[in-house]
Amino acid sequence: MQKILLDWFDRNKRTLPWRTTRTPYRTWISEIMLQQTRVETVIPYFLRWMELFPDVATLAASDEQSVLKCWEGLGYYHRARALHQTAIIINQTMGCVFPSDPKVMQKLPGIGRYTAGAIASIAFGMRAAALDGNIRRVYSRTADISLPLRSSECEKILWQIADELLDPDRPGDYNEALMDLGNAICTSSNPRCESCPIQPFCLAYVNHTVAMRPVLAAGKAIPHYQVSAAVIRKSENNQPDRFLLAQRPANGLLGNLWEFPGGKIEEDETAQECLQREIREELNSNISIIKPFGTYRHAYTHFRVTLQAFLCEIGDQKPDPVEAQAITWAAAEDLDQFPMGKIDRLIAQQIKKI
DNA sequence: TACTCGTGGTA
DNA sequence: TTACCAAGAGT
Repeated sequence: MQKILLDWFDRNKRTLPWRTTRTPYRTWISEIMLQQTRVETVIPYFLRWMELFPDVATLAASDEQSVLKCWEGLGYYHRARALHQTAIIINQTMGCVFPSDPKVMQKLPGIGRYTAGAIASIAFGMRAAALDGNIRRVYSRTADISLPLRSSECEKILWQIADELLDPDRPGDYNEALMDLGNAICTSSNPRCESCPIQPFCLAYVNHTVAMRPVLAAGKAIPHYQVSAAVIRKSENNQPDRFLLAQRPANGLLGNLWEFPGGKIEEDETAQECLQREIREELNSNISIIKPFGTYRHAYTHFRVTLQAFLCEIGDQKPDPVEAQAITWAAAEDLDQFPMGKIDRLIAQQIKKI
C-alpha cells in the first residue's frame, strides 16, 4: 500500500509554495498556518509572511503587533502569538536553529503532536507519524473503524495505525501523500473511490460503509448572542475626526487585537442601554448615542453573534481602560494599521467611507 | 475529558 | 439558513 500510495503522490502531488523550497522554517510556518485552515486560504498569507518574516531571526526581532497584522483574517490568533514566542525562544536558547527532534518541538508554543510529527518527517526526514484530519478520515475508512472519531479509544488506534503504516524510507512524502489523498480522493463527502489508488486495501469500501466513516460524535447546539458596539467619534477643531479603539486582553478570543468597545446585550435591555452600561463598565465614561451605525452578523466556531453598532460621542471625558489593555484614538485613515477581527474590520472599513 | 479558539467555503 | 468542515493546540 505504501508503494502504491507514494507512486500516486509522485504523479499527483500539488505544487505548493512551502513544497517548492523546503526549509524547516518554511515547513514550520506552513504547518501552523494550515491548522484547521484550507490550503487555498493559507497560500497568500504564507507568501506575504515570507516577505515580511523570511527567517527565525527576523521573526524574533519583530514586534507582535506587526505579526498579528500579517495574520489578520486567518483566525485562531493564538497561533500567530505562539509563532512569535517560539521564534524568540529558538533565537535565545537554541542558537537560532530549528530543532529536529519532535519531542523538543512539542515543548515549543503552538506545536502539538501532529505538527511535531509533520515537521520532523517533512523537513528532517525522520520517521514520525502525523495524524491530521485528512489522515484520520482515510484510516478510519481503510480500517473501517466504527468508534466515534476523536474519542480516546479511536485516537489510540489511529495513532497506532499511523505509526505502523508509516513508510520508513519516505516518511514525509508518505504523510503528505495521505493528506493529498484525503483532500482530493478520500473526501469528507462524495469520496472518489473509483479513482482511489488504495481502494484494494480499503475495508470500508469492501463493507460498503465508506459513507458511514468516520463516525462523528453528535454536535451541540451553538448559542446566538446579541451584542452592541460603540463607534465613538471625537471631533476637534481643524483636525480629522478620530475614533476610539480598545485593545482586547492578551488571552482568549481575538487576544491582543483591537476592537470597537461594547458587549453582550442582557435580557430586558435595549442595545442602546447595553452600550451605555458597557462603556461605563469598560471605560468609566458616559456616551451620547448619536445614531445607528450598522448591523453585522458573524459565525465564530462555537457561537454566533448579531452586532448592532452605534455612532457615539463622549465629549471631553478621558476614557479609562478598565478591561482593555490599552485604548487609542485613531483617524479613519490609520484604522488599517491596527490588527482586528472580522466584524471590527468591517466596521472600520465602513468608517473610512463616511 | 470537554471546552475554547476564526474564518470562509460548501452541501 | 444551518451544519459541517479545513494540515490542531492549549487548558
